[in-house]
Amino acid sequence: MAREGRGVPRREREPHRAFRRRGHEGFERRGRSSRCAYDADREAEIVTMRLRFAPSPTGYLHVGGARTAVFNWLLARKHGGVFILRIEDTDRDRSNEEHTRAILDGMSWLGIHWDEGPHFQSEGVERHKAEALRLLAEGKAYRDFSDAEAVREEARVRDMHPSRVAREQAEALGPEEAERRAEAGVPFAIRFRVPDGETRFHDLVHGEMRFGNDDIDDLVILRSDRTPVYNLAVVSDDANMGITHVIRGDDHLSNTPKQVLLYRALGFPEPVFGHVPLILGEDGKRLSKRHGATAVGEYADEGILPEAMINFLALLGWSPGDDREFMTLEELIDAFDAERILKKSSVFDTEKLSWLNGKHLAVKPSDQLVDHIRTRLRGQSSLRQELLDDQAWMETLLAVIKPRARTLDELADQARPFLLSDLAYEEKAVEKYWRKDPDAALDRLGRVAAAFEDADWSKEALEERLRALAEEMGVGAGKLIHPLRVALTGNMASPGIFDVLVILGRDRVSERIVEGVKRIREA
RNA sequence: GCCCCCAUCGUCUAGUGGCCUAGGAUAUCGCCCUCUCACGGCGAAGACCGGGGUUCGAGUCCCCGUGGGGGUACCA
Repeated sequence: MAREGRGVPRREREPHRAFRRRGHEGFERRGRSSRCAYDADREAEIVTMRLRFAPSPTGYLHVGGARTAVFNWLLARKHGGVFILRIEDTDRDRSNEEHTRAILDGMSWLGIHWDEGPHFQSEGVERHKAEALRLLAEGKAYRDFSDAEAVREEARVRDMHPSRVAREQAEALGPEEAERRAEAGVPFAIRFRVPDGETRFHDLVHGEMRFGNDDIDDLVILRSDRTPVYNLAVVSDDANMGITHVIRGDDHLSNTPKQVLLYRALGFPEPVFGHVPLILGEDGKRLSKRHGATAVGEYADEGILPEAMINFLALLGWSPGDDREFMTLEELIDAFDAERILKKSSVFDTEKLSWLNGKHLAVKPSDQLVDHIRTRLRGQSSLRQELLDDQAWMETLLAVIKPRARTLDELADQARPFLLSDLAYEEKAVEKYWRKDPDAALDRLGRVAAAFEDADWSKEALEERLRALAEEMGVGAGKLIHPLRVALTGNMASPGIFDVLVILGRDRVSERIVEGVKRIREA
């Protein structure tokens, strides 16, 4: 059974069929009434695409969920649809306000704005319950008085589905007896009676899907404590919200036939389904905490830009079809196409995320980066805080260090030497450029300082002076630059030395050279 | 166990029967640029899971196997 999903050529999938479906209530109609009856009818069939992201509040927004959200959102933006956020909070133990807050924060950080919601699954329990009761009244579901444990055991012994054992027992009981027990207050669960035959549905990414109903359990839709079960709740909520496209993780694929059956039994129009592959860790296993950071918030903390995260997430299981990888939001929205979503799960590669982030960082205007760096460096006592407030200076600094950083964290790290009130010297640098030949270092530092004395403090003028000095001394410019770099930054590596000079300014340069000279003498 | 999904360089991917001697990106390595580190440029290495079919021709279609993932709850 269900072999059909395989090998259905992509072109034959009909992804956007749901643009022309009728029957959803409460939809925005794109057309308005027209004098031409024929056209009006046709217009009325075209409904707005309505998508939702429905995470359960587990404490944070993980990257897999975020990717699903990105796909939904991109699709909504592309087609002028509505993107809805719904929190699946019916599992009381795992849900609380704080967890919900974390999801909302993650979404906000990404910049994925929802058009409706957040709605909460728990808001619909009365409706869910009513729908379960309705199915019972219509004979499409039955009361199950059995003991779950005992049923499972018998099913194991007789090698059959537990739910079929439950069904057997319910049938043996008979409707009158069931009614009598219910009246008497004996607790029961309500199970949906799966009809014979097979269940088919269309999936945006997998194509035509078929499941033999023999393999589908009579699922409980209302627990004996009168609370609804997930599979009923989603169907009820999605139908109630007029969802046209259910784009969600692959892990729901096997549950979908149950839901389809529920849609039909309840008389609700079916949405188009699209099951996107899961994201795996570097070892090919399902992404989990032991793979390191799995929450988008952790990447935010490390200094990943939201636009880079969206770009990266969009490229996991999808590609525009050409060689583009670095893409802006607009480009993503324009290029996104559900038909090109892959079936294969992909590995979350943080290296590539960093690279992409570097690209986004490089094109990000420096003035937009200043605040990020300020918040990262603010309050550090070793840093001259007043420099952080000098907007123009900060922008110059960031423009220079930006191309050599991949994350905001790195950017902040590279900014530190320029803000330090007392420079920290890297041991390796001191050893290599000062200690090896202290006399030469002293001499060179002294001459450089003298050459800069009355120089015009511009990149060009300083470079001219330094190179002229090197020429005069008959040494390579590097011989002067390296010890100078250690004196100015304390490090082996830094931006181009003339940029460093300009950023530091005449006074701090001479201060640092004096300090350097002092240190070399002391050593 | 049963049901379902998936399978191209380490990783992300292009590929819809001949354009594939399998393309791009990342990571790795080398060279260039150069005051260092990055950036950038150039180059190297690196893949169609295995076996059967179908076809004049298969990475592409079919079957089997293997591997990975998911589901199978009175979890979501």
